[in-house]
Amino acid sequence: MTPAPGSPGDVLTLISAGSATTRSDLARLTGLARSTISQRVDALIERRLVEETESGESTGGRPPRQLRLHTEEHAFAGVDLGATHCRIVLMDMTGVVLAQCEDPLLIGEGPEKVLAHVDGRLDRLLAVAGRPRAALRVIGMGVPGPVEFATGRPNNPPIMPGWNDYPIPDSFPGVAVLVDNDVNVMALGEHRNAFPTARHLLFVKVGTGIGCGIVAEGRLHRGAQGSAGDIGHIRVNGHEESGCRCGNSACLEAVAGGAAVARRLTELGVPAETGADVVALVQAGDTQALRLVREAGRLIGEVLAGLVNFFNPEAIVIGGALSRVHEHLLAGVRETIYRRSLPLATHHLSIVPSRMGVDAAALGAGILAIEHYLSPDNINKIVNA
Amino acid sequence: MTPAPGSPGDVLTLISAGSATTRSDLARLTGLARSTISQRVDALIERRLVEETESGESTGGRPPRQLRLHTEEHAFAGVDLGATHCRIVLMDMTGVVLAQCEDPLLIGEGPEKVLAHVDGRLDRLLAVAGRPRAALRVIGMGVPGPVEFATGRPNNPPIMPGWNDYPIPDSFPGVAVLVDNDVNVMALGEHRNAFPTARHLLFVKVGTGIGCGIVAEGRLHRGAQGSAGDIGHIRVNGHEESGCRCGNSACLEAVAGGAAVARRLTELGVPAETGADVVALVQAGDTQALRLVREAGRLIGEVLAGLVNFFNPEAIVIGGALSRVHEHLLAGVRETIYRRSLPLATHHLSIVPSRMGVDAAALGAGILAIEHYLSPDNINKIVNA
DNA sequence: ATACTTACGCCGATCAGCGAACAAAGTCTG
DNA sequence: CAGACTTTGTTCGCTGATCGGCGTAAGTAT
Repeated sequence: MTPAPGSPGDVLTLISAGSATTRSDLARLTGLARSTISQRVDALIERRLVEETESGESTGGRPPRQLRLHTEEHAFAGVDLGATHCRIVLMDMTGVVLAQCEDPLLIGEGPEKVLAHVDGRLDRLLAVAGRPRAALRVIGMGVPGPVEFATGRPNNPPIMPGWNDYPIPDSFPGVAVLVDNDVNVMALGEHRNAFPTARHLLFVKVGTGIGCGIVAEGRLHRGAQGSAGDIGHIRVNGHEESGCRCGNSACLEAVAGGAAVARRLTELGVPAETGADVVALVQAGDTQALRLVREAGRLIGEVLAGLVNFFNPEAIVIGGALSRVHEHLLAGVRETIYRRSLPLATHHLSIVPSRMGVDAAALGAGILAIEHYLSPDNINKIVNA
Repeated sequence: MTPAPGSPGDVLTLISAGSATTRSDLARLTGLARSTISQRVDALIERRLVEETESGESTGGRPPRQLRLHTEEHAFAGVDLGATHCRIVLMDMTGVVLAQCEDPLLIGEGPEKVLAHVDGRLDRLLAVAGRPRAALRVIGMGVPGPVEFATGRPNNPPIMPGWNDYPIPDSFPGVAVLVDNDVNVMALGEHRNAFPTARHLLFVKVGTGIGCGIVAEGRLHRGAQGSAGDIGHIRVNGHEESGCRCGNSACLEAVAGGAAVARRLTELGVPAETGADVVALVQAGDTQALRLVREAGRLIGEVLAGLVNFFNPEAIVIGGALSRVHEHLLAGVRETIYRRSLPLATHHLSIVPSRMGVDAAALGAGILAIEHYLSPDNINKIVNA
């Protein structure tokens, strides 16, 4: 059932969102009596979820005691597992990064090895941050493939051999583990950081492949099988000659993904293998690379133009490796979207590069973890326990 | 704020959904004490929202008194305004149709005339159903264009001259009026009738134009500007020669809409003007028409294949005028979707024709009205008043 | 008939939340 | 600088909603 309004969870939500910093604020916002609020806040303080800081500015009367999240005794991890890397951030309850790390790590080594590595790194990060292992409340994890979110099991992931149906949360006993597609957590992070008030947002990751995270009504849309946002295999005009690893041809990913752009560059006599190579060439001023990136942007924009008509988002954020040369990519994207989408849908549409850089997925995964822990339902459970 | 669990509104929701038919059921489902449930039910009965019927079957003890919605004193209207017609259904609180009507009506006559017509028809339908005007609680209305749902004002509708920004609800003082795009209300109706348990559903209307209603998490997704679902102007492969009224070319609507198919038939020497003509030709066994409808299905399927990857729905329902020959249309749609979408997304996907026929929009609009009235928030307001 | 089961109303006990009164801690003013 | 004023926060008795036990109603099984 939905939590009652004014429950401890609601009160904490207001504090964590920054909507209220004092008991008086809370009383005003919730409509509850000041005495009731005091009770609620006391309970939250007793559970070490909230703390009082030195008094704030007086507005003519007694200065209010400021409230804020009690960050010391809680920690949250955001884990970004890529095909060849592992990034982890350790956060406090407010989303501040306490420690982070990054290693090369082949996801193809299989879940046992990879998750053991993660577990070791978590211990190290906790030590660096000076928190006991017990302080780690929730782990959020982004993986490069579809996941059944409710159970944390990868669902026939194409580039994660050995991971199919593997129950990832079981490898971290005693901690809640939320596993999601990497693009989804990036979308979440970008929404919370850059467009917290937008109701509907798309995050497009342009790396080796192309994927999309969907935020609808402020929450992640994962679809019926958790495969929503898989736009890399949408067909684009022309390009029937480009075969895709999925078996079809003319897939967006096969013509505009980092690997595809690299291959085309190679064909033109400019050797490149990966999206990173392409980025390097563009940054070095290679005009062929620049042209192809912009052309990739146009192709991506063509697909996005359709999705803008369909989904009518407020913002589109472009991230991923290729977005490091986002000026050129975005130019192509914008050009096509504004040409092919309906004016009503594009009028108030922001199309912007990602703000979060390479740590986007890890940060988003951490936010996923924190939001789970601070959700009113969970807080009420903790307080009533 | 969210209503408290076990509130009168929650109780009524359980009764109206058929989850509970007795006080004992309610106590079990809500977890509230039997005495509390009795109070709640009494309040609902007093407000004429619920009634008791003759006792039900005993299961070994005293037979429970059955509860059901008190239908006599409430009525709801679903209005379907099309380009050239007006259909209205009058419903009771459970969605049973009490009376209905259908007239030719040109929406281009402007809001005053059209809405006055609707108002007159409502009086007549209420008379037929033997209910006073005061029994009419909410009017749901579907119109052929984008609407700002919160205010009930059409938003630059292309085929509703004179309606832009017109405050439709003001024309029905004393009654709540909910105005939405016609495709949205059709999607809602189809979801509630045919796929009530599906979380995500797409409804595609193939008429003169092509539009799509989106149900996400069981609720309508309207997008940031209320223009979500406008898939008629998504680009399809080839067909650059087909200009569209929107100014672009190769729009789905311009190659696979009813008007487009009719035009192509005419070019082939088979005279046809509208989608209805096309339907008649197919039903008469014209092979050219049949081929073109199937081809239109393939083109629509191509766009839907991309949307299936993106949105990952559980069901796609095809409706609209052309769906009267749905065998042929659906064949083309299915063919393309299964070829171009990802297996994970299509594995549990149902692609089916609309069940609701020509009254789909009116019925959906009525359901929109009823659900608004029976929403926990609204019921709590009524009971506490 | 009698025991048993289930349904439901009544009523005292309980508890969450309210608001008035009070205490605390500052600013403003003569 | 003292006292009035303002705002914050706590204490505590009050109220009203909810609970759960008991009695009664209304059936079935033996």
